[in-house]
Amino acid sequence: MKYSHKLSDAVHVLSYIEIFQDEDLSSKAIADSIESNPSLIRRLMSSLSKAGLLITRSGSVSPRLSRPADQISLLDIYLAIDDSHELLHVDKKTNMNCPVGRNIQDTLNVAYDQVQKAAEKSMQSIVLQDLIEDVLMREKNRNK
Amino acid sequence: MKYSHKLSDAVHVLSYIEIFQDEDLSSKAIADSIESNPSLIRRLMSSLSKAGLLITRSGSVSPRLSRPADQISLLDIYLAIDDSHELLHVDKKTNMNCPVGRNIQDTLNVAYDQVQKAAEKSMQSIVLQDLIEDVLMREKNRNK
DNA sequence: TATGGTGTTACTATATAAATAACAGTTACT
DNA sequence: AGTAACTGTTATTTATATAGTAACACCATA
Repeated sequence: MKYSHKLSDAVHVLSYIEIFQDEDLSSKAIADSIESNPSLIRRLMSSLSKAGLLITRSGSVSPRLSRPADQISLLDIYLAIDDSHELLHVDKKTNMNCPVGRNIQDTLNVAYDQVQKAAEKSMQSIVLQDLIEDVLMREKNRNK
Repeated sequence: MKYSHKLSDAVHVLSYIEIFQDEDLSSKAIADSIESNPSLIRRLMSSLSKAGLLITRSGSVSPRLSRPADQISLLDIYLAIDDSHELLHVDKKTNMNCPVGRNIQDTLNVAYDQVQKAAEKSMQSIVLQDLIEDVLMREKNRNK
């Protein structure tokens, strides 16, 4: 992926919504927690609801997860917010007059696919519920 | 921010050096194949030699792999050219006054580490020799 | 000792994402 | 119904990592 922390922010948003489901869930309140701005949060939430992970209602402060947190994987979130689905990137501009230049892209695409699959498999094994529990556990340990 | 194809270029450089070891291996010649410029290539090669993958001599056109291509993994190359060693990135700026904001970074670091390890394990299983053979095989198939 | 290459640093340009702004449309409340 | 608040979306600006370029001291070879 590019150097982006959208995935992190998306996990943050979903965790916040689940943890604080009975409190203020306006884009402003969530933005405060991320130290970002409401517009960005709304765009993130838009991606998440388009991907079927979040249920929102226009004009109404009522976001909620579309399914239990243990049925939402990190991979689901990653696929929802990352358009390219590529952690590694081939150089698109190589010399087609060179035997290496004209073949290296295909070669790397196959290799990178394998790495991507391994990463995605790992992401699939991590569910939002685990992340939320980890956050709450850390918070609990702070308070003693 | 731009996404990086340094890893791809590094694989390209090493493959080129191994394949064309008896021909012109000047940074200019390699840059032509990548459609980049000599200075960038020299910087890449500097990283690769610092990591012990490449042997070069200042002032002399004589780069060569420091060990057989089947003993250089994609992971070796990745570690040589990528400073941060992070495919995923946590948002460094979250609100420490919020229970989620002050814990999510640690939580995500653990999760991302797991994904990183999975990706790196996959990279370790791919060796430069495989990539070179794949390039040559593709070239051969073109010519029939 | 002249020519050409390397290794390195500094600087510029470019691309991508974050941040911000703006606003039509929706909801909720009185 | 009227109004205040919020969402969803698009457009614009800003920040910054990376590629690209330039420059040059040092080294190697003929």
